[in-house]
Amino acid sequence: MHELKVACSSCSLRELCLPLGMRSADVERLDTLVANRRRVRRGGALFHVGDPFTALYAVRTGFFKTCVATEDGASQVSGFQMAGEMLGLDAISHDRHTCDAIALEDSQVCVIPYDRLEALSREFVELQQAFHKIMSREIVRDHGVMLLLGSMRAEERLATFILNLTRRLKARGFSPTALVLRMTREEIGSYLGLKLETVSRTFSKFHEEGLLAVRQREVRVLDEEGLRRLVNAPGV
Amino acid sequence: MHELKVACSSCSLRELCLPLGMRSADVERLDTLVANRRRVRRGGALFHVGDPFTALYAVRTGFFKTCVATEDGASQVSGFQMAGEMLGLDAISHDRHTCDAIALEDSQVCVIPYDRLEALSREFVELQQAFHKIMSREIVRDHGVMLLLGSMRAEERLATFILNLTRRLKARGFSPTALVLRMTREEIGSYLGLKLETVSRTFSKFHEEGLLAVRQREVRVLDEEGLRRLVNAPGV
DNA sequence: CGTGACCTTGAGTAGCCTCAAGAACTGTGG
DNA sequence: CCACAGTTCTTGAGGCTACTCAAGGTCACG
Repeated sequence: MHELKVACSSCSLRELCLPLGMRSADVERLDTLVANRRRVRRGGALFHVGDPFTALYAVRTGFFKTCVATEDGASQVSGFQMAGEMLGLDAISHDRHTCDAIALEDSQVCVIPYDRLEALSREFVELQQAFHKIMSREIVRDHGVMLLLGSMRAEERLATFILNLTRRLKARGFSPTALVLRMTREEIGSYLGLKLETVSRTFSKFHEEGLLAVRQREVRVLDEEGLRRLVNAPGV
Repeated sequence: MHELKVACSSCSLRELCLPLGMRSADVERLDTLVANRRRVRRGGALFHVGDPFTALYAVRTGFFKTCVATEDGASQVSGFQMAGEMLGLDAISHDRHTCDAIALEDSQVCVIPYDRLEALSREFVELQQAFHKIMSREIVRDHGVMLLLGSMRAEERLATFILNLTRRLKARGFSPTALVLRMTREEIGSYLGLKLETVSRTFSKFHEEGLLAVRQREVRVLDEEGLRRLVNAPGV
């Protein structure tokens, strides 16, 4: 649990993260908010279901998954988070975390003590607005996943997933065509409501059709338009 | 668009709605917040996708569904809201509504102008906290739906749905065993990621097995434990 | 009493899952 | 640097769940 000092005003993620839409002068007011950073090794947990809620986390570097559990012990991936994205919003409701957050590679997060966020956002309108937008955006994102799980077929789901990843990578200045998946086929399947074999088969199909070049976890997007057509195909 | 004056402090829903967990003295401070009520006739829309966002709504009486749309024009029910539940949280993110809210019976909502909510919650800690909890609770609810859509089979989905409805009705002082569905089989199916025929068949199956008494939209829960066993059944 | 919306039920099918075997890759210790 | 164990990925065969298409029944309402 290594801790480092950090400032939002000098952070390269300020366009994406909590300072969403703030002017530089405003961003400096956030510097008192982020207490410190915390490192999480690959495979390690940032928090578990049931842990008391004290802080939100913003991914600084690395990659996470969040998992929710059913009463009968089954578990499902509810999201993948990359740099600039927020973890722990679900915990505000009951003062305890309702999912596990697991690092899929060595990662660093900014620790945002929640009582401090509450206090500062009472006197700092821009922060209040940014925070509310982030919560709301999470709700919109979840509705998108519900749409995917409720009405798409396997190919549409995987195409949507890949396009979503590339869009987020692009926003962070990475190549939107060459990606290295941080998660297993099983984790992708869990997120998309599919079995790992179906994910694997669908990757192979996309490969055959010239939409993707797939070599284990390395994926290159060869035909973005083709993927997009798949997603927007009306019905069958 | 009939408008009526209203006060949270004299509202019977204050245990469930925005005054979540506040003391009576605090609740009175909310009375300046709710501008007015609005009536929505059965089948009418409270708001549509793309409408500018100005206010949140709390259901006072009646029943709503929210629908999100895919790019190719398909539509899916993303939730059902009853008295005391909030509508419009998704719109904060982009200043526009991202779903349609349709009344499934003649309904009344309390109109909560969002700028007023922001302003008041800056000087009123209890309101700030209640509002954040409501947003967070919506995120947790969505994760539950994702779990349902991603990993449950038709019977588990419908059993979960019925148990969820009865729990919410009970919290509002209604009978938890005799319910009248406000929505069609198609709307239930859309919400649960099933076709209407599958919903109908599953209702019939529950009827045969003595779990429910189903007569069109009237449903009586005969064996709540049995439904619960279905949901918690590990795996198959 | 007729019309339209909604619900039920049946028959056949498609898509995804299960089970299974083997290949490819990763990391570890010698 | 290599051998080996464990994990992850791929692919095939067969089965089951939920879907599609279709017909008829029920109900609300004008």
